Amino acid sequence: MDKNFNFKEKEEKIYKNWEEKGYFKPIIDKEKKPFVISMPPPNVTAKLHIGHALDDTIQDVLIRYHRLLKDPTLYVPGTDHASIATEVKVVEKLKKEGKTKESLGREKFLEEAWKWKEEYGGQIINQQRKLGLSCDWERSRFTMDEGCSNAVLEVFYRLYNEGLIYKGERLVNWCPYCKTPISDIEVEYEEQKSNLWYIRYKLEDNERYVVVATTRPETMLGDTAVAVNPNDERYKDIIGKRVFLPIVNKYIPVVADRYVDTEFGTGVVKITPAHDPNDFKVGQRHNLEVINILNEDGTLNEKAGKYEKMTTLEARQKIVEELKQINALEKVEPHNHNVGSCYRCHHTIEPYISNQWFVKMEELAKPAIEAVKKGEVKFIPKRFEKIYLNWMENIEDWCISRQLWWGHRIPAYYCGKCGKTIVSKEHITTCDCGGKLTQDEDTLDTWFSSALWPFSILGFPDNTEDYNYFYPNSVLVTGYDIITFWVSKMIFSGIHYTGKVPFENVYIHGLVRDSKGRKMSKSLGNGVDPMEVIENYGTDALRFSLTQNISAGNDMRYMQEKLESAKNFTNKLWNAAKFVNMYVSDMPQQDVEDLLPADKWILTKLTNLEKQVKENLDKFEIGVPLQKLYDFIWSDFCDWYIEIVKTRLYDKQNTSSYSSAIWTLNHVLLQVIKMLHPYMPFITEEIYMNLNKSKDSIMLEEFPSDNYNFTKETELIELFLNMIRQIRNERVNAGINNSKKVNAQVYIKLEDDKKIFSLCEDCIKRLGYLDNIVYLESEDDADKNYTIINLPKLSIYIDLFGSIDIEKNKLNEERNKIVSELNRAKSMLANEKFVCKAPEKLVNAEKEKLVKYQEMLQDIDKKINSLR
RNA sequence: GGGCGCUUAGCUCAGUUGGGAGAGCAUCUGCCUUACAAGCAGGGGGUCACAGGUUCGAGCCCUGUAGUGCCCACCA
Repeated sequence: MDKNFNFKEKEEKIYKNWEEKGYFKPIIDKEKKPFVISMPPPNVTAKLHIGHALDDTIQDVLIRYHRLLKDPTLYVPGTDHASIATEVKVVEKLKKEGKTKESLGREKFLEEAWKWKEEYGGQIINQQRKLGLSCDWERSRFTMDEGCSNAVLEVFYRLYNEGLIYKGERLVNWCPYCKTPISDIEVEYEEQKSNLWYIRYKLEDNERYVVVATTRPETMLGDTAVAVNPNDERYKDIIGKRVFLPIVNKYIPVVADRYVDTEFGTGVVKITPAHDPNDFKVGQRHNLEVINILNEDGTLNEKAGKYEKMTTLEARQKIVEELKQINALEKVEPHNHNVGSCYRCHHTIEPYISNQWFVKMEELAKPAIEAVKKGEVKFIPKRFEKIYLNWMENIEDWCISRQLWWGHRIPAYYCGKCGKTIVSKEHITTCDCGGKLTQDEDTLDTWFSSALWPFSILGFPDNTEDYNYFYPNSVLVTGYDIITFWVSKMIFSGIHYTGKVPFENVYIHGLVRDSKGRKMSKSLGNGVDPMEVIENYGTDALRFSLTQNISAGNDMRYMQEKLESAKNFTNKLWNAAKFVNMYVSDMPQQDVEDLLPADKWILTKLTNLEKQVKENLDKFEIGVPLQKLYDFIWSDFCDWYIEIVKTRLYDKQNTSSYSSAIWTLNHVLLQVIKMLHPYMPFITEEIYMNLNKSKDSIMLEEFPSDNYNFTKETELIELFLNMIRQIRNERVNAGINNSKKVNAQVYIKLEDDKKIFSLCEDCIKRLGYLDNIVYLESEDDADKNYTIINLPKLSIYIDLFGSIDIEKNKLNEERNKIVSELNRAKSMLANEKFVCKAPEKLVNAEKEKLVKYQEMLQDIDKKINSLR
């Protein structure tokens, strides 16, 4: 084997081999339940970031694990057309070339967008391969490919005929820059310093006036009422009367509505139905006129009279000035309020009245709520159910039309002659009445197609084999930031269109933050490119650092040190494999009964580990099993087992001891790399191939399920390890150089233990750096200058060359520890409640400790006395 | 305003049915011992945010407080 694992050279080769051999494709077995994950499709516009790497790695760990369990396993990759994000990018690109979207026209623009998609989509797929993802590339999908587009048409058609899609005038979040509405969740709020302007509105019938407070004086041009709370004593008498709207110079009614908060401002609110969501609702309740004063680009329109063509901010200044002049401005107070901006372009969002397509949500949401409450879809961790339910229970109709070109064009056609609206799955040009049809110019919200992802990629709406066999998915893996955007939409879509939940589990992971805990963002420039990491540390190290000790739902920090640690681990594993490989050429058959205690010990620990790792992974715990594997490999296997068996390996004459060591080394390593394979696919494959030159791939192996349970030997070896630790401890305490050997005398109480001790005498010598070992007949024969190490069954006296004197303080420290332990045991046993109520096992353990510590105290006293 | 997290060693974080506080990194000491110095052996370092409660027993369960972060709502 090579000196180090050359990941740069090997990873690509290994991946290519897997792909060529078709190992990523599912092995379909109709008798078995498949394990299926649909990869959340990344946007075609972007490069993969570290968050994708985390998301995908978790998925691949689960996929590879289930493949080892021999489940029919399918991992479907794909990309999302990301309508608004992509369109913005393409428009920017055109702008650089001095062109605009409009100058190109729809068709040419879409050609540009497809070119963009081909270029970036290809990049992403290569990056996913570098991550080692074991997806079935032949089933790879794109949200705008033919199949997914058919699914979109089908669903739109069905919903329309069910009366669940309608077109109507509604207030939407309008981005004046993108010139399209965006959904509520796509609006980002941030607090801005502003003012509260108090404006006087005169009552019609006398000289009294009411004062309204507003943060947006310019919207008064669209006011169609003022509102007060019906229970507000101050204003009861003016309800139903009219007030004079300054500047606009007209009368508007005073209405009573519970929405008005009597505590805030003056208790009187101006109502602008066209430019405020709450006002819109008030307007609907009171049948108020809706006056839109804005153009699509956010400037004021002709309804604003002399303020036409100004931006809202310019108009605001002018209007405030004018109000001052006509003495209608009572006062101005500083006031902070939240302003919404577009999540894409960060321009301020305007509530804007427009004619859009909507999905009626109430009926769709109900079963989606039920499914989660009944546990048909389980969130991991469970607390995210609340976020989902809260969102679903307060859901508003979903605006699905976007004034964009890149995306699924709405399949609605309008007849120029009879005015009919026809929704059709086929592209049609002529109406029944003979009139010419024109298709709706708008496209659908990106999420409309990604909501169908778990089944559209499997062939829905056609009754394909894939769809019948692989749907629903087993688990969806995604971040908590996307639950309301996407997860919720897939759940109600799946239930409504397929009659089944789209996936049984939703695994929610946290976000990857930078080393200071900040969110990664372009503006901060603190993003991490996973490809760069792979270049420097290798894919396995990246995957390891992303999954080690993570817990579901919690954020994690990206830190260089984690990668260093991961790299060290790969090196450790590689070297252990290299060591095993030196002896593996003559791999023997092995009778379990011939194994030595140390072999049985590590095999028992291995069995234990296998059970735990399986248990964890079955519960979708990703971080814990990796940590356990790390500990086992580094501490148990490398630090102890390999060290213990070295003496046996150097003594080839003793064939039984030699061959059982080799067999065990080989077996344990093999089982361990199988378990580690889902996390670190490349290095485990390379080790596997070195270990089994005749075999094909670790991917064809089965998840290990040993059943070794040698309790007695395990206890014995633990005892042995303790002894070595104590010997080492004594040496260090005495300040003895590690490589320097010292003499030892051993007294063993029990005959059986003598045999065992002599069996591993060489090993004890080697690990404890002991030279001569002299066996004593009686404890009293021990040389008084020797240090005593006490263990339950044997005492060891080590000659530390008179260093005992130096150790006087150390002994006293030790004595104190023993005394405190003794006291603790005593007080536990003196506690009646404990003795009566605690499990017998624990009480007995305390009793044993009491005896043990009493003995230890005597011994240490003896030792201390001998120093005097 | 409502909801949800987090607070454990100097730093980053585990701690899964309540049963003697853990890892990595950092630090200190001694070692280039024939798989590995990207390593080995050993050490120091913690009132598990605080205050109550339940329990024989609480980092873990309950109540409250403080700090901190996120999500939802948006009072004009």
